[in-house]
Amino acid sequence: MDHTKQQHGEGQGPTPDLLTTTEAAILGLLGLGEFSGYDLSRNVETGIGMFWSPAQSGIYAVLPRLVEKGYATARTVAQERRPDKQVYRITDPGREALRGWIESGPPEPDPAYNPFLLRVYFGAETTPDVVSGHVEARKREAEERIALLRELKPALGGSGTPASEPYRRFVLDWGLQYYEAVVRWADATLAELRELD
Amino acid sequence: MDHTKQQHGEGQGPTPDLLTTTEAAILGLLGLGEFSGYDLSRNVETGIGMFWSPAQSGIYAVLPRLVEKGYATARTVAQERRPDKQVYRITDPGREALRGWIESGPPEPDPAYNPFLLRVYFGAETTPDVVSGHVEARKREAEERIALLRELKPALGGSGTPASEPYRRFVLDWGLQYYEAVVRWADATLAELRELD
DNA sequence: TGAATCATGTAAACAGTTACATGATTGG
DNA sequence: CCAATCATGTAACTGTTTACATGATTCA
Repeated sequence: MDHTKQQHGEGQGPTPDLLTTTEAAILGLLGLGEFSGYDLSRNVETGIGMFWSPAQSGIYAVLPRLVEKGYATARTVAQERRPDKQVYRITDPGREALRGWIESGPPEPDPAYNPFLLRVYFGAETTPDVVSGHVEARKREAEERIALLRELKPALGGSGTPASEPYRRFVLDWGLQYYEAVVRWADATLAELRELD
Repeated sequence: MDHTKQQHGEGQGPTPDLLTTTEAAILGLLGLGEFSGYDLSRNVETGIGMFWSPAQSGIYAVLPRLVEKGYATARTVAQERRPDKQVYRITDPGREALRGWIESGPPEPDPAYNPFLLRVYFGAETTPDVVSGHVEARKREAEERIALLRELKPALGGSGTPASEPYRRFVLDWGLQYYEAVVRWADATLAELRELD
């Protein structure tokens, strides 16, 4: 399911030419401000990277396409101590397209792409300690993510707080719930794996 | 990241020519018995489909490739009331390749592909009720999955039970933990969305 | 009669990746 | 001096998908 036309599980929306996921992701970020390709590739790493991380070259490929479609405008910014850069801004039609993409709910359930679980599923082909190693690595990753998310959370403001950023906080909370579930599962699974000798 | 060369987050393993995820998935299933392409496409839907579901045409494309590599053998089975079929069986080199793939842990963290979360993240571009609709749909899906998984669980046997299938049960438990986390998150998020008017 | 199931494949498109190329500036 | 950062892109590849094609049999 490496997702190709795939859109990774994105079905045909009602609109004839819906955005690709990467286009939507970039447009969404441009909805928050004016960015260069380089800015975006930084932003992706620390922002939406948890659930969508296009390659740098993919970002640069998408930007002129958005301009061509009228969804964004480009502006050259001359810099003294740095190479000149192109900064992009979303247009009204772009906002409309983005809204259309958001509203077109994904018909498909969930990512349905998880090679890690595939490895566990076929774990009988190896020794329990190999599977344990994978599960432990997963647990460590989850714990790191949880620590990071807990750090970031205060910046998004609690519910009711003045400068509350609800939607981004929702996603952050999803991450917390998810990774906490991973840790619980990993602990239970590791215990059972130990019993398997 | 629609996964293309992508291998969706599968890095280069140590082995020069590692299996693709679909090859590994099919080989893994062949490790459990002898199947035709048609059998496999059924099996995928109900079995590993939760985390890997190649297109039917992809399955048929992979099978001869596995034979060519010496990882599987094909045998024609004549049928009276049904078209003849080719059934495939894993070979010893195939088992080795599969084990190699399982042991080559995925260097990348997690699926990092979730258009649903992307929609939530940019939810400020729409109205709260649109986002609520998406979240509710997600919650319903999760509840259906939970019900299904609970039905399937007894068949895999509890820990200690004689006919216990531990690895498949681990994956099933992962699903339960995951979807229960989704439900909790959805409830909390829906409550907050209602406060947003 | 016709829809569903069994059974297998081909052809074309595609979204996104990796690898590579280039070059100036900053900072240790 | 050299590594890292800023900054942008091209070329080639690829794993997988969608759409299509074919045909027999079962069952309502």
